[in-house]
Amino acid sequence: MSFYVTTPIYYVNAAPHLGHAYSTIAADVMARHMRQRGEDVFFLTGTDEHGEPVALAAEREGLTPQELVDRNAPQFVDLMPRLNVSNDFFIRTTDPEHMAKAQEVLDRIRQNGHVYEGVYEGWYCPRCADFKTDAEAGEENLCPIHRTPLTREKEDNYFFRLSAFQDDLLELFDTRPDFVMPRHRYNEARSFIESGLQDVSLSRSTFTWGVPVPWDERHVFYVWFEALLNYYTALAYARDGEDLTDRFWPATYHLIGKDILKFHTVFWPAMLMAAGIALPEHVFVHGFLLIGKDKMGKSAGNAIDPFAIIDEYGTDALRYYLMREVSFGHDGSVSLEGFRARYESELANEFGNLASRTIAMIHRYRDGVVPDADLDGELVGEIDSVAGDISALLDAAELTTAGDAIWQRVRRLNRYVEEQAPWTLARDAGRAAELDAVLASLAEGLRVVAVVLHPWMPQSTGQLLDALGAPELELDGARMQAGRLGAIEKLEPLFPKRAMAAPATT
RNA sequence: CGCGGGGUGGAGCAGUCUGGUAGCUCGUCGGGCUCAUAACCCGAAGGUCGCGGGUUCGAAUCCCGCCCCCGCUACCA
Repeated sequence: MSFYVTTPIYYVNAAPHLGHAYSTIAADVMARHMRQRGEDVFFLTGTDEHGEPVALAAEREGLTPQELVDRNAPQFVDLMPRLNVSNDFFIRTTDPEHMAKAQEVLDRIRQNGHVYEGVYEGWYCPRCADFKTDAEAGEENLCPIHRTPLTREKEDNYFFRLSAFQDDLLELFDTRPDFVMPRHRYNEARSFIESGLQDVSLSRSTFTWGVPVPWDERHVFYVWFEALLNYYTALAYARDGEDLTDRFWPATYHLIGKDILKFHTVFWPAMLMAAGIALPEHVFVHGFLLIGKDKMGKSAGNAIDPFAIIDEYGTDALRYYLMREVSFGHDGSVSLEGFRARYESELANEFGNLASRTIAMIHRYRDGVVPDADLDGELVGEIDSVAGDISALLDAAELTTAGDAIWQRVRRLNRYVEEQAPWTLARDAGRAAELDAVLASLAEGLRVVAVVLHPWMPQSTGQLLDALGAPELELDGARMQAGRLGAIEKLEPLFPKRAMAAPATT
């Protein structure tokens, strides 16, 4: 089966921050997991580079828009290896292939009769660089934020006949209740559709930084419509000489943040319907990371610098923390204190130390060779179920619950050590067979946990599996097998404790 | 105004769709162990599940009303 997962494409105007890392890591966990299951996986991320904000920023800096995006996009390209993200392609919407393909699709929408010429008119606040609704403008036509007068702007536009798709969209939502996930986002999108859809601008004519409208050179496409198409156009040219569209389209999961819900759950399916292209299977909407109780913004955004955490604690620790701390699909708070707490207790004390104590005992009691002994039946049952459990959960993008399921097994293994007390068995030569069974069971349990945890923490689990002499990652192999392991290597602590620095204040 | 989400032991959360002894992590207190990164394990204290009413043998979970917090209500992305 093919599995195609996408992140939003990131707008190049701002530098990468924790929010970008979050979306991307989530997609990576899903992609890596599916590869472990032997699925045919394609994982796309990239940058959104057109639109007025880029044009204005370039002007301010005395650059051409192309120069600006060429300067900023590499920050996002470089983010991927730093996060140890396994994307199969990185699309930039300034790629000529994307632009050509987007033009083709949008022209098809026009040919299908869903585009017309009109005038967009609205109240505009120059300081917000944003249009305001009549309700926001009020009777005095003041900007609700700046309390300054709004100007009446008119612009010749091509319009997309979104209103014509209202019934089709409702039917989509009726027929496919898992089109938008989780459920509360489905409700939100649906109620927006039910409240009545207006036609939307498809093009802009007041600036030129965008994909030219092929049938009217005075216009460029409104950036959203062109940008959304990246999910589709990328497949056509991501591999030289090979069009992957038939192989991976429709996408299995679009992962997005709640801020762009409307575009992905209303505009995007309508566009695809208009173009006669199959619809993605799921749009999964995750929440926002909050810094303490505040929304992550320019000021708060610096409170947690993903790169500083990576430099001090490693990429895996950041990946693990973000996926574990915030219930996937909801908003959640993150903090440096919270990060350190989880790093210490879960990564160092529970998982890292489980690896240390297991490997140390095998060296101490059995010269570093895992005994070929029958495994503890009860433990086998509890550990072997993990692969099936997380498969089912990740099929539904339940990343947090899947992490919980794995961690239950980590804790189970630590409990198993206490229950069996290998150090006691080791003092009695007559109980050597029991000790063999315990050590073999522990080692296998550790291996299985490392395999299923690999999508979250590819680097450290890879290191652990190498030390165990069993680097294979297939999920089918994530069950306990007697005699699977032999001589194993010693291992430095996977998550060494750090001296507690004074909490960074903001 | 309308729509959506949230309000669960000291903190942070899960559970609510598919009613059935209220669960997890952290923190606190007490105990055990010594293989291990002074890590690990066990036990205890602690909750009228926002408020009021209803349905039911039984409600955190379903229905009605209300209070508080957050978001959305469309063309910056």
